[in-house]
Amino acid sequence: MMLTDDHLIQILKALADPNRLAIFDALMEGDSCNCELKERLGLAPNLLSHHLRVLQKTRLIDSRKDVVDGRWIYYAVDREIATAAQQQLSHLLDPNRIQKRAVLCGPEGQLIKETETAVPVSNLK
Amino acid sequence: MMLTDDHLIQILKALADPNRLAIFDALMEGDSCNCELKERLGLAPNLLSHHLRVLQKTRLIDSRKDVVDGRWIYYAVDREIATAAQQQLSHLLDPNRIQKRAVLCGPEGQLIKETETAVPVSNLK
DNA sequence: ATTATATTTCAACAACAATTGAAATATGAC
DNA sequence: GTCATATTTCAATTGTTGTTGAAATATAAT
Repeated sequence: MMLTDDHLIQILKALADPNRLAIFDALMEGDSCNCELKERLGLAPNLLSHHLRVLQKTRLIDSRKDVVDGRWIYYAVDREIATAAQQQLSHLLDPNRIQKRAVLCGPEGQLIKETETAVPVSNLK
Repeated sequence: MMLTDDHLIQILKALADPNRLAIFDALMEGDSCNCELKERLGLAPNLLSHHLRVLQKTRLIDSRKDVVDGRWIYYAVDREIATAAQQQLSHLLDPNRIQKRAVLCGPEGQLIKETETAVPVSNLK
């Protein structure tokens, strides 16, 4: 699965908040219901609701109601989206992608270009 | 190398902007000087400067002046920070960390608990 | 010194986002 | 029905941030 750039940025933004990062991490570790999160993170219920909605908009997590008592809601990480985000961020930050030398457009680059052409030429004879 | 949570959030925030994401990606691909970035991304020089500073504050990138002409500045991705960020985000989003079943604190969870204890007991005799 | 170029700083604005407290909704228990 | 509980919505406030244009700085060429 491939995320659009917009979607990836949405996900980065969602995770770039201390409370939401903690919420997401708690859900990865298996916490699930609002009351657990409330207790663990010490957030006001409406604030928790707000952050959970932001995370849900990115589809990083989804939710369902308790079958017996619909007042309880359980949250869970969406495996597919998390996997896609992991892969694309891994690629984005992959140190093997870093180019050793880049084109230098200033005079320093001009010097190097001259050196590069000069050396092989002198080696020819 | 291990990044603090604060540092990781700083990095997430820095990348959670379309312009900065594009800048960072360009630098990964080997672009380096301000003029290249300006041409490639079509950003005003002061805006480019602003975003580059945000990225530098996270230490995801660093900069140096052209040896010959100090007016030119070359930017490059910091391999160590990029690697650390890659690793920690990979872990954060690792789908293998997702717990299959979580504790359910509502009545649905109570039902399951009763079932779980009931089954082994009946197996004993 | 004067001029030109690359980059940064500054001030201002607009848009957005986190937090808070109060009210509203939804569901279930009695 | 009435009451209690879990969650959401709303309004208001506050703080942050991306963008813009103008001015300032730094460095080099003439």
